[in-house]
Amino acid sequence: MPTIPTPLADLPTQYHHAAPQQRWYAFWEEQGYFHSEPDPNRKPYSIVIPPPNVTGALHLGHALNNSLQDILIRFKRMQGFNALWMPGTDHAGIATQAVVERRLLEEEKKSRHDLGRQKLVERIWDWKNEYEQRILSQLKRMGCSCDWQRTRFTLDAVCAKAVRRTFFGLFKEKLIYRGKRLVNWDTFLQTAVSDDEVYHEAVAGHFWHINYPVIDPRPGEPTLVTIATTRPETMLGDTAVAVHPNPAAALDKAEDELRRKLAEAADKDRPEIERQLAALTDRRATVLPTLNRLRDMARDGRMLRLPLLNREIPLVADEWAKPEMGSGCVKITPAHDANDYDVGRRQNLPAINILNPDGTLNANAGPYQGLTIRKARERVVADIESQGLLVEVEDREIDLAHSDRSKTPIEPYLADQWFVKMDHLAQSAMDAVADGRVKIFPPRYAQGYLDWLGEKRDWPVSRQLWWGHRIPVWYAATATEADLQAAFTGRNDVVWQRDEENDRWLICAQEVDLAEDAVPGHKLIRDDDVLDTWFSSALWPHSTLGWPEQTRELKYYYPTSALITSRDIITLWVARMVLTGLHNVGDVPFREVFIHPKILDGYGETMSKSKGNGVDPIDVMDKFGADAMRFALAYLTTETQDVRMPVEYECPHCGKLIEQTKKNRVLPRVKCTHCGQDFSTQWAGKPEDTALPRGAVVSERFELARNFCNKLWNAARFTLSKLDGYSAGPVADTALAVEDRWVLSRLATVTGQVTEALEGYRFADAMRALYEFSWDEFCSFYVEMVKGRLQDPAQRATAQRVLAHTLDVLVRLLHPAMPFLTEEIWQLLQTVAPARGLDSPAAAAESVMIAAWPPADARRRDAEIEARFASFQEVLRGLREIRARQNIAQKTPIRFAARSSVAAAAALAPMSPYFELLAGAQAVAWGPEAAPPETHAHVSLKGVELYVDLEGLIDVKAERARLEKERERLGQAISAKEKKLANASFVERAPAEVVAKERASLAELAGLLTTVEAALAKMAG
RNA sequence: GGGCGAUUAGCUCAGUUGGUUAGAGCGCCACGUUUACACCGUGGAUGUCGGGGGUUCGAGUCCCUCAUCGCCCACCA
Repeated sequence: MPTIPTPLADLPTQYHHAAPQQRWYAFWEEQGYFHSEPDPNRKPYSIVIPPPNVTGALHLGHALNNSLQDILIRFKRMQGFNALWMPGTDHAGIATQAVVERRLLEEEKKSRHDLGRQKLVERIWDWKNEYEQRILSQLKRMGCSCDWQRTRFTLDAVCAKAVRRTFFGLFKEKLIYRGKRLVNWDTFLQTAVSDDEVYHEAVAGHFWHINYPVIDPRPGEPTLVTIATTRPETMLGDTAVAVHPNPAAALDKAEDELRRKLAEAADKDRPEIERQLAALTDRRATVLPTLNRLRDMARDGRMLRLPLLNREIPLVADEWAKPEMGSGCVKITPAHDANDYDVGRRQNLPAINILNPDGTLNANAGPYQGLTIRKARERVVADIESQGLLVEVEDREIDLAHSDRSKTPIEPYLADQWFVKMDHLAQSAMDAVADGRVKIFPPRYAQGYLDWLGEKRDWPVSRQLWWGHRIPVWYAATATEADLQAAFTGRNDVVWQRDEENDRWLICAQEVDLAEDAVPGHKLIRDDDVLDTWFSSALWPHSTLGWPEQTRELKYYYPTSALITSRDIITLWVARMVLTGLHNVGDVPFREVFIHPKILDGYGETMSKSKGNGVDPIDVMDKFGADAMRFALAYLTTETQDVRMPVEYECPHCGKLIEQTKKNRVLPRVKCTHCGQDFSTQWAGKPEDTALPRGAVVSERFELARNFCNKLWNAARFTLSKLDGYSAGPVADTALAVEDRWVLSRLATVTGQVTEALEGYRFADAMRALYEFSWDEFCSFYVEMVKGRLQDPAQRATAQRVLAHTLDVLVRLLHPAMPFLTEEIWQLLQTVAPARGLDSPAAAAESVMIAAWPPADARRRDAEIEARFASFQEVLRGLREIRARQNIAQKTPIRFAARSSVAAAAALAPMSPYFELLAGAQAVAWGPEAAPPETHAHVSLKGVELYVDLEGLIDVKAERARLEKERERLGQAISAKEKKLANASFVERAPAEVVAKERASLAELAGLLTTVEAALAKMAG
């Protein structure tokens, strides 16, 4: 047990977060509180962490994600569940390799090929070790109660076994296959990337119109066919030119579409549409006859001569050619364009690949072989022009696909890839959400999940990378099936399939790698590729629990209870976990999915490394503390709003804040606008920059939570200081003072609210309830009111017990969100009040982390006392308001009369001592007969007319100003209500009680106006 | 092009099933060191609830529409 500061009297007036954070995290770990073992006698609650990528350190988005998970885990643990939070990291294949390769290039001017596969992978492991360490320590700093003994990595032996088993199973069932597909090729990283790793960016480009000659044109036929392209170099791979099979009909259709748009269009859009319509009409005269001729020629099987390479290519009729676009004819390059690829399949055209993996042109490009795409484009255009075949060049903005990882343009590229057949797998995952076995919160996110899976597009899983799970397939080019049968006889861990296209066998091994000579007399060659990173992530919920072994963990914790993640990976990750879970384990991976908001910067943009607007949670925790960060993030987690977080640099020299702008957020060093000195940022890389002191990135949005921590700290400090001579003992209901009954009632209500909110993933609601109760009720009222009784020997013991108990419960409610502060308070409380409770006090748990979650004690709920307090608080506010507007000093006692119903007076009169305690105000009269003092200030409250005696105190001017304002306000309210009540339809149609309420309200307002006017008249007189 | 979400005080955001005079924190103004807390206390000012239309006795809340912003999906020779 760590030592805590003594004596209590020396506790600082401000909460210092650093020491408790260190002290208690170590304590929890030593006590083994984070560790969970299967226990059939207890109910499990489990969460697997979305494994952070080892590409870099965590940012605020991760902090949010993990804060929420820790809140749930701690909450459930306190509720008595056997809670497991499974931690780990993701190898993040392409992302990590790209980072390491980029650094290699920058620092050593080497490519991965200079290093070789093994060396590069070693480098990446080094990187991984460094960043995994950093990530895990960030999580620990945050207070995450992960079961570190179970930490996994998607590339470790346990996960690898699951990957191999899954691949083997899918291969055996023929759900995984090898095929030629047009993929998004990253020529820089030399790998295929998935659609999800591609982004589009508009770049300036051109639209070239080029003539292809017709071979042996007949009289009257066009001798040239014009095509238009944004990528002239790809003509080297053309295998046809297409024209629409029915150009006239296609034009009609296009025109109908335009007219429909015109009818719906806003005025400002009309001219453009009308212009397009005119152009279309024009086309019927100019282009249509030609297109019709070309269509006929296509049907005749006529050929064109592909310029530059002089290859004969057919003219084909295909609907892909849009008569309303370009020249109406389109070149077809099946190997380098997704649409052309489809046309090629429909028209039985060959696909000619003209690219090498590195983006240079290959032998199929003839004289252009060896050129880069860019160079080839220039040469092709120049050559076309010199042959007189270039018709026109237009400037055009092109939406070009880029690789997310290398930021270089993507080339559509025909390559052999491995695919997972999604048909049944996708359907099973759709069913699981549709029938509620997996519930998604908020529910609207289910739609995107279902839509995406509904397309059932096969999943390309191979990546031409070195960092990842290598595909467990060996090629046998020379062996016969008989050879394989002979070699693998009696083994059920090896299966094979025929690859007809390449004339070889594909051999998949379940667990053990195959040796080169595993088939005697033949050489086996292993597939070079690795699997898509999401392949291993998809197995995460069951692979981390030991699948394929039927471990105790798998049986006990699976399906896990909840998955907490952000919306951008619902399809990439969540959907795939569901389908692999169902396929491998036979059950869903988790019962509930909570999708949390995204953290945006001050410009409303998502935080990302590439934009430079990421915030390191360590900066935030250094400045505000882990508890404040966690509480703030949870407080901001509402159901629909993303979290907008304007950030500032904190100058390490002068401590002032400098707004982070789009400009300065990517700089390695920034000059302070206040003191003029430079400081470094997260982008600092060069020695001269890193030598500078670092400017932390912070946001004032954490101040609310930091202040809240401090408020709680001081409430605890106060409580501790008043617990001298505390003794535990049962407190009878009859011994409770009004404020005790009130605070216990409120506490019970809030406990219920917080519990319900957390169960429903309504984090912001839970945090708000706690914030408001702690600050506005516990601190502002209960603590203030109990002060008197703590001085009174007769009442002190009870007051202490209730106070200690209330703090105890509050601290437990706050613990999931603020683990460190609550533990610090808990342990301090242990030193003076080790046994707590009202009905049957008992020794408190040795740590708040393992204390029981408080029950929402219905017996303590007391509507009468809560109503009385509401009224009391209102009168108090009235008294303070009069004090403020009359400029009466705090220490000057005042006297007041309160005119109200007998019932209201009966409720309020017993509160008299508290008016003296909290407002320095003495009540002189209560009830219907209470008379206003001769000179007074007045305020009207709900059901109470409050008169403060101003004998010798009055500030006439202030009072008159205030009364005049009040008169105006009342006048407006009254006339609005009179109008409403004069409205016959309101009186007839609205429910009688609503009308009655309005009438009563009007009467009351009229009464108030009379009083105000009387007071004014008196003053005038 | 299809879908989802947002638009409420200077800023960042709450606002239950439609029902008196729309809230919080920060910031702002005034007062205050009242014995836990100035990271505090007390009081105050600040709103065409994005625009327009509709349903309703009654709309921040429901419907339609427009605008702006963000995100997802598809497509762009």
